[in-house]
Amino acid sequence: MYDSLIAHIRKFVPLSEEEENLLTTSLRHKKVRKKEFLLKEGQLCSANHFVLKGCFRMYFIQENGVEQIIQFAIENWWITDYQSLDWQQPSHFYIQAIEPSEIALFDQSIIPDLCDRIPKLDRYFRLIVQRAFAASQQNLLYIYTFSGEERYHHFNRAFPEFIQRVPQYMIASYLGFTPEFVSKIKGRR
Amino acid sequence: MYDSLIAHIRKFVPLSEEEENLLTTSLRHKKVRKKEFLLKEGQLCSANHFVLKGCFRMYFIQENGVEQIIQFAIENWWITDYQSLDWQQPSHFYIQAIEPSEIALFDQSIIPDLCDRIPKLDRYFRLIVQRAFAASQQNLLYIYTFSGEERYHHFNRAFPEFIQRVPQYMIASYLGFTPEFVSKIKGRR
DNA sequence: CGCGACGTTGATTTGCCTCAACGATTGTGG
DNA sequence: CCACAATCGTTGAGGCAAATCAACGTCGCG
Repeated sequence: MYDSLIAHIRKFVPLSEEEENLLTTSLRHKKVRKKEFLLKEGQLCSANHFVLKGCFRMYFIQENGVEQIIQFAIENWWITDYQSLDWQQPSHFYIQAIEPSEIALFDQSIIPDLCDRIPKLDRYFRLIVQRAFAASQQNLLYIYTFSGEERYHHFNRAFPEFIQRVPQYMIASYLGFTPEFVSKIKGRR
Repeated sequence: MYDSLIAHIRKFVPLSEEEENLLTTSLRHKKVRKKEFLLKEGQLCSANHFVLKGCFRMYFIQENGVEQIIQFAIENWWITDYQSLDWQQPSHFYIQAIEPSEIALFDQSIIPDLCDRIPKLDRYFRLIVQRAFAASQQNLLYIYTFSGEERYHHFNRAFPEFIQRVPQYMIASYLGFTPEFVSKIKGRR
């Protein structure tokens, strides 16, 4: 059931049989319906989520009511609001399933204890978050360097599967512009 | 010499006397002159840097030649390019001292061994990077939600000391617009 | 079928950039 | 210590990328 997660962890750190067992018994498995939320604005985020199957988006709602997506997550990606998780603050974000999905759920309350018992887990999470942070820095580079049109083409080349799985207006939101503008880009040829 | 760093680590994880000693003997101390670089584009980033004293900026150079700052770091902040560090890729970024500064330097080559000997260090770095990532997500929220003018005023309120220490054109660069535009914002009243 | 969600297209507006010229301040060599 | 250059900030005119607003086409679904 958690094969893909175990395999993912083993790509970063070694894991004994006992550790694997301890891990899988500490996890929670969850089926998530399309449009169901893992987190809503104002709630405390209490878990780190690993996508076993399906697709999610993390977004917030701007003052003018427009949704702004800041992250997608598909199979083998982690998604959570670390700000809310670390500081126990109400979240600014929504995390919602775009497709029928399944996740493995690491409850925050068990993480310290679990990391004490499987010390390599701290390293695993450190490396995972470092990657996410590096990607975020790289993303900033794209935002500042390229025009909307260039960013759209780059996204298409880099993540062709998203174009298949995700409605166009969500791509627009993630890239920071309006659905109309995507239409116009596609119209130019 | 490393008091502020030790204190910073102890805010997140416990540290025994021996561990503290092992740590301080593994670190390197470095004075950095104003405008000196810790990292340049094309180089491999080989260390994680903790600011003991002074101020740094991390930036890249856009295709049109304009500098784009993506992070500042003052006392008690870590600064590095994790993308280059993790993947051993040439960096896209520059890290440069804005003031005469002093840093503690964690060489990447000793980090795995050091973390094996002081397991809590993995957790410390995990928490540090999580914070940085959360801040980066929050920053994205600001970029997408607010106009340049709003972002400038928010930055002023949130980080008044930077306005003192950092030239105005660097603030402009960090916020993603031109120095001229900052002038015009200040002119409106 | 008819309604709501999604995408397209065009006219108009706007936030910020570009370019250019000009003070003020800093720093540097003679 | 002054002269001069370089750096930094200000101001204005004009331009462009992308937003806004509005109308319409299309598809899937209760």
